[in-house]
Amino acid sequence: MASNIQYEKDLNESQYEAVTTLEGPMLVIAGAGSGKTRTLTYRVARLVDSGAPPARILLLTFTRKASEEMLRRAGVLLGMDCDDVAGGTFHSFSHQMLRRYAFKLGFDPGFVILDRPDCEALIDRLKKELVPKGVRNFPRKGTVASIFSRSANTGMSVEKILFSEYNHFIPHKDILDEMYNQYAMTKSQENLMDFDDLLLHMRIMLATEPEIRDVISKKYDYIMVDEYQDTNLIQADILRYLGEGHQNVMVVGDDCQSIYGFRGANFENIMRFPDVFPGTKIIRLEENYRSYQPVLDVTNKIVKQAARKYTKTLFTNLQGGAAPVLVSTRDENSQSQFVVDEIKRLQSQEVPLREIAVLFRAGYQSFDLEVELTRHGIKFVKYGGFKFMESAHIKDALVHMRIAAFPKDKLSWHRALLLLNKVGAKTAQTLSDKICSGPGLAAVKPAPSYKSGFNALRDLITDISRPGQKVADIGKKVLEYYRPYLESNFDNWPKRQKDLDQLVSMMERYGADLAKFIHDVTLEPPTSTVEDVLAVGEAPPDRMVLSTIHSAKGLEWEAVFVIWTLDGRFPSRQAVAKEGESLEEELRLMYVAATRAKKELFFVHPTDVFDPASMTYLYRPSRFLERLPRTVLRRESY
DNA sequence: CGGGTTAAGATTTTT
DNA sequence: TCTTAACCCG
Repeated sequence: MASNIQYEKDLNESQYEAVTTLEGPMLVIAGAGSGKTRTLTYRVARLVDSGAPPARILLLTFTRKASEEMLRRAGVLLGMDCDDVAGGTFHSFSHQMLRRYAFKLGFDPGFVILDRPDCEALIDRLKKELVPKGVRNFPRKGTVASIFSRSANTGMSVEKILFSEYNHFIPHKDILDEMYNQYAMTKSQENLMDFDDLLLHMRIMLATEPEIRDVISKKYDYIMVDEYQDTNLIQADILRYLGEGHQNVMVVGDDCQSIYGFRGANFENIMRFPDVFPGTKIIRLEENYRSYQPVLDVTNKIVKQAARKYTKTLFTNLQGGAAPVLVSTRDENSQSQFVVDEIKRLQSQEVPLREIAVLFRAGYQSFDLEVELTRHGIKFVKYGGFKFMESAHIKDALVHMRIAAFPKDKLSWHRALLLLNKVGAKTAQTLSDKICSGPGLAAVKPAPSYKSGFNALRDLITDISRPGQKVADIGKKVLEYYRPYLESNFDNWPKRQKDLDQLVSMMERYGADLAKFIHDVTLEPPTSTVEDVLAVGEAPPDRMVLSTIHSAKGLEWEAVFVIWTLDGRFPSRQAVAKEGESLEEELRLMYVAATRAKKELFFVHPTDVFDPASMTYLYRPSRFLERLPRTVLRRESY
């Protein structure tokens, strides 16, 4: 061993076994707070320590941030940097491989990636062509996109998806079927891939091109996958092909924490892993290092209510601490008041703000609280929900840059043209068709009504398309061009202008690599707004966290508030109606939320909430909490 | 055909 | 409450 890391001393017995088993397939079932990240980090270090070249290790995680963090820590352990370790998400990894090899499948290597709004724009276009006038209650574009994505990720036909989850849209089955075909066709004609295609085409490439499969799978000697319970069947297949030769595949996950079913994640993947990789060694991490016993008592009881039997029972050596509380408040605002009061109490007990978090089911559920926190001068950051990159002004600016990088990107042209005065959907369609096929931009003769606008756009594109320019300089030019539109179309344009300035500052580190900037920003978009991005790199500011439960995965805080634990909201009305697996997933979500807490845990819910959909008042606490004994979960009203 | 106005409708979660 | 679909006028 080159380093002097004390593996045996730093790790418990199971962790040590996982870290030191380097060859062969391995499944690590890691309970919440059981040192999963630590185990992965030490294993990377161990591999490097035992002579494996970092570049031959592949670490697949749920977000790029997660893999960077692990590699950073492994680097600290080893006293050398591990930047050469290949890492990222399944999507970004597939993307890289497709860029390099997809020409073998007949793709132009300059394919463009569609994010969600792009997909919806394309669907909107098809809708206009395919849905006859007078058809009523056709699903909106966002819903159509969800149906298509679900079909792609689960391998089920659109028809099947409709029958199982969208009964009310069955009358539109034929149109949707046709639309799905056209959607796929358009993507291949226009050289586009959506997020799902990155995985699907990667799988096809590995399945049908033995030479490429060979090249890719021989690049890596060791593969590690984090959050395996949240992978889908396509990702499982990809992994199978990658590990085919050496079988040195380690996956880590927790079946109790599978919360991405809506995205096609199949938590049975984790159970099936030993079948796919025969001879799998299974290791369980059950000692919790995060939470005090009273917190674990509640979380264990929550998960026990699942129809499915999970085998783990977490235990801890951290004794002391008080039982968690279920608090009912009068209405939403008094819920916020309660949280504010408690935060002030915690602050007076010297708990730093950064050790406090408020978690919720959906992004909008924190709006009222955000107002109250601001009023009381309590600083916070918010994760999840809002998507910086998908807001209109950011997309508007980006499409111009996309055109500079991919001159034949019809969808981007379409959007850029729509911004011009006197150009609507129809004109934009005709123009973008013309620009992206045959004769090209030079051949377009704009009509007098929009001539000046068109010429300005053309000049901008010509200017920013000249090679060798810095990405940030291109950004500045686009912003200058976009400014008049921004001011006349958005009341809150100064705020949006700040976002755009922020976007430009993100461009600084890309030099002249425009394509890289565009891919990064679509595949791994920054998750929040201005303040949060600014905070990166500075000394970590003392701020509390507001987060959706999904975005809180893997994190932990001293004190955690879970708000809106109101039956009908959490679990949501829709999940209650569907029952079965979707209700189970809600339960697991509650489990994930609760296991984020180290010491203090509050479940808060308003009462007297009118639900327009069911025309009833909601007042009962979440069914996942209501039946828990008062000895483990205290009750309070505020 | 573009663009503005009004009516209706819909509500998770994310790569 | 905010977004999207439908409608109508120039």
